[in-house]
This record gives sequence, structure tokens and C-alpha cells, in this order.
Amino acid sequence: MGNRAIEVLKENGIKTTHNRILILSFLLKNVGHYSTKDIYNNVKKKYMNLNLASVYNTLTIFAEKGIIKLVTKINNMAIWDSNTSAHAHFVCRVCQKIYDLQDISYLDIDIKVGKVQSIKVTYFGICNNCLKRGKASGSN
Amino acid sequence: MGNRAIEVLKENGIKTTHNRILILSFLLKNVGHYSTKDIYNNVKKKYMNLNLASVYNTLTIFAEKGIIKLVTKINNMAIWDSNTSAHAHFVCRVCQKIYDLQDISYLDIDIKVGKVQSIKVTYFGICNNCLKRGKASGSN
DNA sequence: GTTCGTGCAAATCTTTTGCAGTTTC
DNA sequence: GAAACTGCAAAAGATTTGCACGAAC
Repeated sequence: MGNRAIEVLKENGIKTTHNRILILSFLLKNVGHYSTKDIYNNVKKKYMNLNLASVYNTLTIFAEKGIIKLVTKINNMAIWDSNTSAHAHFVCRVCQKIYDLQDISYLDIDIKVGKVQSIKVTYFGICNNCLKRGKASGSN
Repeated sequence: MGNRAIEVLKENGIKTTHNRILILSFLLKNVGHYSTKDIYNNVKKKYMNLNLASVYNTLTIFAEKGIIKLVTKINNMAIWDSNTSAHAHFVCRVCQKIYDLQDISYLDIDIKVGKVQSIKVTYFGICNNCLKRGKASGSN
């Protein structure tokens, strides 16, 4: 374990440091949606000295290289996705869980105003779980 | 002027105060994309006593009522759109200008994970202006 | 007259930055 | 060994909150 992370770092020309290997290993092994603090807390379990500022730096570098993507901001907090394949998201307004929508395929539209580098598609609503629980009553 | 704003406020059951009328008047008259401070600065020209915190409160209320929409966050700053019709956006990574894409119409997709309330579609890239100016050289 | 909104200042919270010491190549 | 990275603490910056006063119904 960790080997895959080292490969990815080298492929992207990023120096393979302790922090980066641990953070990327976590993301590769647990593909999903995390806030910066989620990632910090998880990796800190294995490496007590880890510092939050370093996690911010590392994640910013990963995002610049396309290793991870910024999904959205929830309560002003960045949410990262280690699944970088083209897919959309559904964000539940009640439980704030984020669902992947892998089968969205309308992104090859001719855009005239400029050269498109990436596309972000996010659906907001109430997920089936919360609908069942009736937690959505009263909200708009 | 201002009459239209008062109507909209009443339709939405919002108390028609000085601040709200001025802010909404500005947004209705100048449909476009603005940061909270943009709006603050513009309305402050006409009403010196305006306070930034009040603008934050007002815009949050407007967004809850659907009078405006949050386009995106640029440098952690909310960008609002007073055009609430269904449309996508193109954000230029170089000049950070936001373009409307009115002709995007793929939003009626069957989502199985929950009940969709709203959809946000944003394209990121380099706009034609910046491509021409060659400002994009060296960036990813 | 009561409720709600506003201005003001301070607090909060995420993210960024400066710096000295340490690690990587 | 030089350049880049890390931990730490402090700074920065957007947004929120508490409160006393003033405006709207």
C-alpha cells in the first residue's frame, strides 16, 4: 500500500513526501467526497504530526494536477472528490450527502464563448432517504 | 423606478424596507453577476448609510425566495445572478468573467437518487477574449 | 405599539501566509 | 547541498451574530 500513490505522484511530477503519500493513499483507497478537515482527521489517525495547513496546501496541489476535483462548497467548506471521471453530483439539502451521477452524458455541447476545460454539474434537492424520513417537511 | 422591486418583494411576502427596495431595484435594473460587495458598493452610492452586513442578510433572503441565485464562488466570494431563468454559466479562468449560456436545455434528466429542486451547470475554461489576448499561455 | 430590520462592532470560521527547521532528490 | 515541504502560529478575508436603535405595518 502507498505504492499506487507514489506512482501517481511521480506521474504528475510531484515530490513524494510523507504527507502527500499518506493523503493520496487515503483518497485512492477511499474514493469519495470529503471536506479538507475530513481528510485531515482521517490521515491524522495514522500520522499524528499532520498539520491542517499542510493538508490545504497538498489538496490545492492535487487539484491543480487534476488528481482530485472540487465538488462544491458546503457551508463555505471545500468538498473534494477523488473520483475524477466525468460525472455529475446530487447534493441533498437535508442531510448534505453527495451522490454521484455517473450516467450523465450531455457535456459535449458546443460552447461558443470560449474553450471549455472542465464542467461542473450539480443537482440540488432532497434525497430518497430524507424524503422517506419526512425530514423535508416544512422546508422549501 | 423602485415600483417593480416593491411588487416583487410583496409577491414574495418580504417586508418592503428601504434597503431591500434599493438592492432589488439595482438587481432588476442591472441583471447580471455580482459579488456581495459589488452590490454593496453600487447601492451605497445612492444610500451612504448602507451596511455590508445588511446586504449579506438581504441577499440571503432573496436567494431563499428564489429572487436571485448563487452562481458560484470566486475566491471564496459568493457571486449572485439576478437572472433566475434556467441557464448555465461559463466562467473564464483568466479574467474570471461569467458568461450566460441561455441555450442549454438538458436539465430534464431522470434522477433516481432523490427529488431535484434546482440544477447548477458551470463550464470552466478560457473565454475567447482571453484566448485572443494570449493571456492563457502558461496556464494549465 | 409591536415586530422586524438596520447599522455597528465583534466574533467566527475557513483558508492562506511567513518563517525556521527538516526532508527529498 | 539546494530546493522544496512541513509544522506552527498568526494573518487574512468572507460571512455571521449580538445588540441597541429605528422603521414598517
